[in-house]
Amino acid sequence: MSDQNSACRVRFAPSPTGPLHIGGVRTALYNYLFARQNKGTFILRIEDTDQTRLVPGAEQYIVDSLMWFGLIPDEGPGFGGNYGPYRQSERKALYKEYVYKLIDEGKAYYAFDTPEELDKYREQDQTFKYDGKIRLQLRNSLSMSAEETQAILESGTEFAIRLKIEPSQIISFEDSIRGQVSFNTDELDDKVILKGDGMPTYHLANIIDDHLMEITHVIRGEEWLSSTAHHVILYNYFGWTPPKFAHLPLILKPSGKGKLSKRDGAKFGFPVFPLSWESGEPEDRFIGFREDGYVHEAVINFLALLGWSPHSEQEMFSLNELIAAFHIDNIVKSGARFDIDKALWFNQHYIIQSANAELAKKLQPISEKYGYTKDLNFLAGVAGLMKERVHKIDEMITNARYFFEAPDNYDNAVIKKKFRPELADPLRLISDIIIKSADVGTLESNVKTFISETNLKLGDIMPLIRLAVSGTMQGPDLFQTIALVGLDESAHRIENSIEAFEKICSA
RNA sequence: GGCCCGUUCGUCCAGCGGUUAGGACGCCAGAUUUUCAUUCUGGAAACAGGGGUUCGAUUCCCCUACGGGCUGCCA
Repeated sequence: MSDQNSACRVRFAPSPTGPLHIGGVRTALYNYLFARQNKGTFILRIEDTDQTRLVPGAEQYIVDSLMWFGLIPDEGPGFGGNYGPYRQSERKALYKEYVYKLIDEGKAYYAFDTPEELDKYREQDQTFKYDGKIRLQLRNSLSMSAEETQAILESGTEFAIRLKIEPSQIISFEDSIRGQVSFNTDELDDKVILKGDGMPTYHLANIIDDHLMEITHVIRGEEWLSSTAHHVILYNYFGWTPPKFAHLPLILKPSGKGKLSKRDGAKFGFPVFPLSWESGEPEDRFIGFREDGYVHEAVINFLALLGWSPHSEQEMFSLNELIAAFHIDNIVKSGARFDIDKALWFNQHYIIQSANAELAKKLQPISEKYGYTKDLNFLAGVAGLMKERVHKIDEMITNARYFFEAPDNYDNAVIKKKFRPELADPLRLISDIIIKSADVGTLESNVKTFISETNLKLGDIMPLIRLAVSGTMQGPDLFQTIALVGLDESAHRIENSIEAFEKICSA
C-alpha cells in the first residue's frame, strides 16, 4: 500500500475552455477515488490563466458534470475550503510575488522577444527551442546589460519571464504508474512562467498552487509527463518538496490514431462529453452522455475500467465499490481505446438494475420531446417492460412508440407469412375477448383458452395480434403490452388491422 | 526531427521465469422464450520482430518496428 496516505490531498484542475471532456471526467474520478479511499481531500481548482481561451459557462459545466456523477469536491469554488481562492485568475497577485523571488535569485529572467519574433524563429527552424544554447542571442535580461534591461522595463514594454534551466543535469522523479522517469536538462527549454499580461502559465501557477494547497498527489493525464521535469525544477528552485506524481494513460480514439478529441463524438457517433453543451456557435454543439440516454453509474463504471484494473473478475462497480477497490498501482500504463459498445453494455446493465420509478423520471422529458403526455405511472410501466431490451434510456421510447400511439405500419414480411383470410374472424373474436377481460391474468388465460378451443396454434395467431397492437415483432410480453396500451385501445388496433393485413397480403 | 512514455485476442483488462496464456465487451453457434430482449451453455480469437540472460522466457535486458504524448507568452 505504497500510496496510502491518510492526510492526502488531491486536486482536479481543469481549464474552463469548453465542456469537460470524458478523459477529464476519468481524471476527476481517479482523483476522487484516491481521496475517498484514503480519507483525504478532493479539491476542484479552476485553471483559468489563459484569458483568451476562457469560455463562459465552462466552469459551471464542469461543476454540473461532477455533480451528475456524484464526484463532489470537498474544496473548490463554491464548495468552501481554507486554501482558496480556487480560481487561478483570483490568485494573480500571489504568483507575481513568487516569480520575482526567482528573478532575484537568478533562477528566472526577463524575456522581451515578442511572440511574433519567436514564431519567425520557429518557422525558420523547426527545432527551435528557447534554451541555454541560444538565449544569449535573444533579447532578454541575460543577454542585455542591467541598464538596458532596466530601461526596457521602465519603458512599459510587455515582457515575459522565463525559467532559467541549468545545463547538463539529470532531473528524475518517481511516477507512481511509470516508475523512475528522467530528463536531461539539455533537452529542456526555458519555459515562460509569467506571460506578457501578467498571468502565470500553467507550469508556474500549477506548482505554486499545489504547494500552497498542500497537494500530496498529482494525478493527471499523460500529456503532462514531459513537462513534469520543469515542474520538478520549479519545486527545487523554490526549495519545496514535490508531491507524488501519477500520469494517467490517455483515452484514445476507437479507431485510427491519437487521443480522443471533442470532434470524435460526431465522427464516431457517440458522446465524448458528460452533458450536452451549446455555446451559441452552431459548430460548438455536442450531445452529452446524459442526454443521449446513458445513466451516470454506467459511465462511471465504464470509465473506471478504462485504464485501471481491479485485479479481480469483478466487472460491475458502484462508486462506493470503486472507492474500496481502487488502487494507483493497478492503473495501466498504455493508452486505452474508447469502446462505445462496452459503455452500452454497462448502460444496459444499470438500466435493468434501475427502479422503474427512477427510469420513469428520466423518461418523462424524452417522451415530451416526442409530444407524448403520459404520467409517471404509465412511464414506469413502459420502463418495466422495456428496460431489459434497450441499451439507452431513450430507446424505451423510440423502440416502443406503440405504447404511445397506434402503429402506422406493420412488419409486412411477417404478415405475408402468417396472415390468411380465415384468421380474420378469430382476430375479431380475440379483440372482443380483450375488451371484456378484467385484468392481465384473465386476459391471458381467456385468449389462450380461445386459441386452443379454436384449434389454432399460438404461433399462428399470436404474431398477428402482436403486429396489430405494436406493428413490430420485437417487444415485451404481448399480454402485458396489451394491458399497458389499454384493453380498449388494443382491441381497436386489432379490429383496424384486419383490413390492413388483407390489403398487404393481396398486394 | 528531438525528448519522454508505451506494445498480451478486433477492443478493455489478468498474467509479474515453468500456465492447456485467463476474464469481459463484441462476434458466431446452441438452449430457454408466442416475438425481441434478458438469462444460460459452447466456440473462434492474442504474447509486434530480432538478439541476448537463463535449464527454461509472454514475463528480465538490448536493438528494431509500431503506437501515443510533448516540443506555445494553451492547458
